[in-house]
Amino acid sequence: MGVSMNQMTIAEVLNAPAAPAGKTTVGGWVRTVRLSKGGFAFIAINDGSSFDNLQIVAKAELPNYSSELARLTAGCSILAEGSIVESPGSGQRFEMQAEEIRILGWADPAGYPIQPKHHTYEFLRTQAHLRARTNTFGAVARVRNAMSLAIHGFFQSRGFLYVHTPIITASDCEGAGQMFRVTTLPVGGGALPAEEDFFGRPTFLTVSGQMEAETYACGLGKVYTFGPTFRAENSNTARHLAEFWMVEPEMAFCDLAGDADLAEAFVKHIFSAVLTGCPRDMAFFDERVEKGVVATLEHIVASPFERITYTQAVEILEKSGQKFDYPVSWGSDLQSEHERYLTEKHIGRPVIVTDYPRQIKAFYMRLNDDAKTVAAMDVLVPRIGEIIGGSQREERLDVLTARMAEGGLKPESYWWYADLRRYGTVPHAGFGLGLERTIQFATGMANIRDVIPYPRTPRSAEF
RNA sequence: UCCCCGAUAGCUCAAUGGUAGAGCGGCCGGCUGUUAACCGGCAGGUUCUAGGUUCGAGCCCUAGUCGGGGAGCCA
Repeated sequence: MGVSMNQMTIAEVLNAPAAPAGKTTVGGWVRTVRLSKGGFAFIAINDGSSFDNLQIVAKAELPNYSSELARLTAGCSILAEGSIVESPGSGQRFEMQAEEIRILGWADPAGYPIQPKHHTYEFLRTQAHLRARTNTFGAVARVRNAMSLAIHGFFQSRGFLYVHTPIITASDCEGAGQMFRVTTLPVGGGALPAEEDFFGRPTFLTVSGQMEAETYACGLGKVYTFGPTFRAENSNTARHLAEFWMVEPEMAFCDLAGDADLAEAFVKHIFSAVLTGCPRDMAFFDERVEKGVVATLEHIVASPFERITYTQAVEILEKSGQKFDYPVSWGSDLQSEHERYLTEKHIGRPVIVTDYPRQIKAFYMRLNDDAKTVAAMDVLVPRIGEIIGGSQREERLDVLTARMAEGGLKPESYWWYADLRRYGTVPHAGFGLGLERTIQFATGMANIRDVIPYPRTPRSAEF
């Protein structure tokens, strides 16, 4: 017995139109074992290929029944060979009548932390190397995978080029946000000049691939990046990570309206793909994690996003009669409570807020004709808040230079960014979507640390 | 970083300042085409750390560590 022609995943077995003929081999980790003195054992195993387990029926006549099979516990790994038959019991369509079961690895029940019972997410975070073996984290991993595939599918089908922007960057202020320093200088070598460092200058982990993506968009048209991003902010919330994955499309010959159109189509596409690609996992999230997520996603896919300007948003908030902890006034940024009111109470679905005051947004966002606002947009969703932030980029060199000066930035640090405007400038636009926040929204998972395998947060990088 | 809350058995949680408890899991036994099975028994504790108050502290006080919720920064 071993890896044979007849080896199947549990997903393949359970989704088969009819019970596969002949002998089949399946490998997996034991979830539960129920012994029957009547002469058999029911061994439920999972191999990650599907949410559902495969029930293996082991008869007492098997040679290793009492010596091994009767001693199986949660977490043991086994390889089972037998015939797939329709199950006489309720709860599963097919089961395996085992003819041979080999134990590959024992899992001492005294020490194995994943018991067949409810565990808190907090506890499972301390066992992140084993939590993939639970229902919830298996489902999250499959949804994350389906979403990643859908992201590439969306852009590829629309002619976007996937570009790999650098992880290590020398721009010391690509935007807001503290950066992680990258150095080979000795620890405590702050006295050594940066000229002695590996790159001969200070370098950091990227906080965004946007500027590099812009350079490729201004030459290749439509591009996107999809990779890790790093923020050294001391953020301790359920929606911030120090290392997260971001998707950043960038389009030449595109304005803010086109950018918002793309964002809306994009969000709808990936939610739709998750619903059709992971129905069993989504049913689990709907039942056990966040009641109503499936209906929420279906509704989002089917209905247009609301679009309002920042100025309209402020008016809505002022007229709302709601009491906010922070006052609403034109010119100051929208607080979480404001965003939540807009998307959860006033509109009840995703909303795209555009045209923010220039003073609260980045220098590269295009100045509108009113000279008071910039062509920026945020996509806000209920419960999570901002999942997309984007803008039309300032393509006029003189305006860009003036905006840099306003922000106290040194134009010489951005010489290559300015060159895009100096030589053959074009209107262009793009946005950034936080992968983990989008997974959070799609699954209903409350904490961002539970939608990435190994979360990096302040004072936490165990695995 | 700020505000609030928490830390007790492997896990989830109880316990008026006065002998540390339950459920689940584990071990032993019973029963059963079972479905996080069920029934009986047993074992399992430096009550986060360091100080302090008190005749006596899991409980009160101080500091710290870690975790959670909210806020800010943002995706």
